[in-house]
Amino acid sequence: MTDPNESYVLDEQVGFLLRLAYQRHMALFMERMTGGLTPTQFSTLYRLREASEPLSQNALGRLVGMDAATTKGVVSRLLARDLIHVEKDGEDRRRYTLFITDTGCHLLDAVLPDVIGSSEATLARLTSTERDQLLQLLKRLI
Amino acid sequence: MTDPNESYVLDEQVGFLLRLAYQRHMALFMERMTGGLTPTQFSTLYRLREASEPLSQNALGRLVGMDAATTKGVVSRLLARDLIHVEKDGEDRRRYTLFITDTGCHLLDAVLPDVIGSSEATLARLTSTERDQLLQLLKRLI
DNA sequence: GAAACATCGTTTGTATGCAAATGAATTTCT
DNA sequence: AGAAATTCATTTGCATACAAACGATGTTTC
Repeated sequence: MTDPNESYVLDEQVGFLLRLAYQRHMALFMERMTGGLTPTQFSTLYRLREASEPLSQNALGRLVGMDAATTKGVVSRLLARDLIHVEKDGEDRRRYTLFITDTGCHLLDAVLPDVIGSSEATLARLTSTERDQLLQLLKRLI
Repeated sequence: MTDPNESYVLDEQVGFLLRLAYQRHMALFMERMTGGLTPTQFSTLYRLREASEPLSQNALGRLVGMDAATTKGVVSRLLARDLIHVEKDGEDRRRYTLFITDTGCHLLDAVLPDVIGSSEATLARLTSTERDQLLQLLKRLI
């Protein structure tokens, strides 16, 4: 018989561990980030640069896993820093098309070492094999 | 030579994957949760019940991985629903000691199946071995 | 062509989360 | 005992996040 008081152990729950792991990563990220970008802002800017086609605001948000309301705030902050700029779509008058600016491009290049360092720091306790394992397992959760 | 355009792949970064994985878990959690508790509120309440000794607000927060500011809000919401109650500490006049109420206890019991179901749903695509692997790897990150 | 539906961007409200500052109380150091 | 440091709870400001509603615009259907 298992002890009913121990049948549910919080420290063994995926959700609890995922929250703490992401929290720790964010701390390491912000520690190293010299360019004043949050993880979400960095991801958004990076996705915009690597996009092969012009992206609307919502489309970009979807590529980063943000809903429209969250995207709005992130894009506003990137706009305020001149890291991206906006053009009205001629075909669809609801749409804004987003572009990364030179400033944004240079910032991405400048902070990439910080970002890579934060991933490295997060995974520091794992071997190379374990890192691959973890990434593969996380991808299967999504 | 690796393509410099592919040397940093967003979809292979721990931080990005952790964020999406936790996001997905939260969605599955809230879908199943019948008691109106968020993952953080549930964890906080559960930790309070399982605690072997009386806990101050900050001490409880630390056990759940929240800072004092976040804890304040979570505790307020649990108080507002009568899931916990507070007593002034006689020895340390800065301190509030927190206790779970009967209502809180019953709610925990009632929603435990929801919570277990959400963990199960999050891990659904993994085998039993892979689940263990993932949990162990996540613990090493923290 | 008109109605029904979907999408775009926005706004409001709520809930984590962190940083930084505060005042009050306690502990530690000297 | 008194000064210094720490801890407790709180507050403010900022940045994700989601839900739900909104008006404006597009698309589909009939």
